[in-house]
Amino acid sequence: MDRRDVPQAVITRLPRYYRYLGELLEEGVERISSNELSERMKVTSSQIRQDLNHFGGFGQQGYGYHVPTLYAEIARLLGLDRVHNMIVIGAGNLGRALAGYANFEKRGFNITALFDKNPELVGKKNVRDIETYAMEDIEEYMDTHEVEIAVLAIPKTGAPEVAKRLCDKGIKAIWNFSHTDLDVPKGVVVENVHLSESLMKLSYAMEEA
Amino acid sequence: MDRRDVPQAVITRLPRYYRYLGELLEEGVERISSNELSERMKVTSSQIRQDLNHFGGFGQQGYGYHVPTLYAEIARLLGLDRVHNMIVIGAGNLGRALAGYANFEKRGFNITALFDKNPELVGKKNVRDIETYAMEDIEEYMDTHEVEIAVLAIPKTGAPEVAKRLCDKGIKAIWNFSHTDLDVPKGVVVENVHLSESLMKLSYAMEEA
DNA sequence: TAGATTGTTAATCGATTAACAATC
DNA sequence: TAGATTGTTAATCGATTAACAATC
Repeated sequence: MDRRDVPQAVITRLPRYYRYLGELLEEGVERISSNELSERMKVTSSQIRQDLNHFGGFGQQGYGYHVPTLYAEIARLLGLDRVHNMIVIGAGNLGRALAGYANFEKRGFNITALFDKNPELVGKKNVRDIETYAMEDIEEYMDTHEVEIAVLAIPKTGAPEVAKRLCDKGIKAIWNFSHTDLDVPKGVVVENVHLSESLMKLSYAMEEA
Repeated sequence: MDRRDVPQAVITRLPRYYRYLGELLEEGVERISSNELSERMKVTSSQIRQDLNHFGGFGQQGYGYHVPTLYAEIARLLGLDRVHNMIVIGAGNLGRALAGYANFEKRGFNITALFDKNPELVGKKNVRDIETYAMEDIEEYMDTHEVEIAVLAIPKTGAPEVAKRLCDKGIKAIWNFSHTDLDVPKGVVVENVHLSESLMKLSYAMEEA
């Protein structure tokens, strides 16, 4: 099955499978059936088998799934078996929080630089040992370093312009925390995290309850 | 139509409609047809009409939708016409970033307190004029203040216990940034923001491109 | 009134669940 | 081998798109 044919809904669930399998691994569980896993994750066992079979048969009839193998296979699907260099645009509260989050590093997401327009932050190491550069230096930095992912943690006003500059320099993916939708060339991946929209969804659900 | 019958997919799109209508409002646009809006938002006009009709007829045949009215109606649906008091559990980088985000306040999400287990932070105003309390003081604070929403910005190890304490004290909703799924009593709303899962989704899409 | 555009029904498409034959 | 459990096909359910009558 071509990866391109895998439904978006399945892909969205993949990291959650990965998380649960990681927990099982920590507990020392060797094998698990789709039925046992479905009880833990509160989904149907049918869905688990369907989902995993989009990527090939990871299980074995009469036995179930071998946890370490499945964990590794999903890691590979998610690209966690290699290192991704990542820069963070915007060294405000959110940018620093994301840059400081050590767990990303553990999964191979390597944060190499921060960028900010505030001259007071530039030249300093504001988070761990990560240096902060001026916004103007994005192009030079990308010429001299390998960067795959940019985290966009700036207000929406500046976001489209910076996104364009990143795309012009060949960024592969943008993790977009700015409150706007970005228009990028084909081939550039955008993953939006619209926090205020998430909060509004919560607010809607409260009204309902 | 009962709100309970509105599909989750529609609710998820509601804040995005709200955002685009806000932009139209800023541009001074008075009326818009589902077709014009569909071009801006890159969705079908059918979907817009279907979605909005889950909540009643906001439009007018031959005219389209009156932007200020529709904007206000969606705000009301999302509960943005009233104030929600919110506390932030965990005054680490992420907790401070969320507490410091002034835009939430603009939408009526009022952050009244931070809580942290680090004694060095307790008693200080670490973000704007918001005081940080000790973790032990959650119960007392909730007894003496009206709190509807708790933002959970602590590591997953502590999350289930704190979530239980919040629920016991009658919290209405938890905005969960801890990397775990919470088990809460019926009636308590949970909205998850699993950042590392979002990053993995991005990573998957990169592999594919 | 005529034209435009909604609200709504019907048709299509896709995703989830159920069922069971294949097989370890 | 018998039992268990997957992989996969078929049935169901739900969401999206298309079409058009209602109506402003």
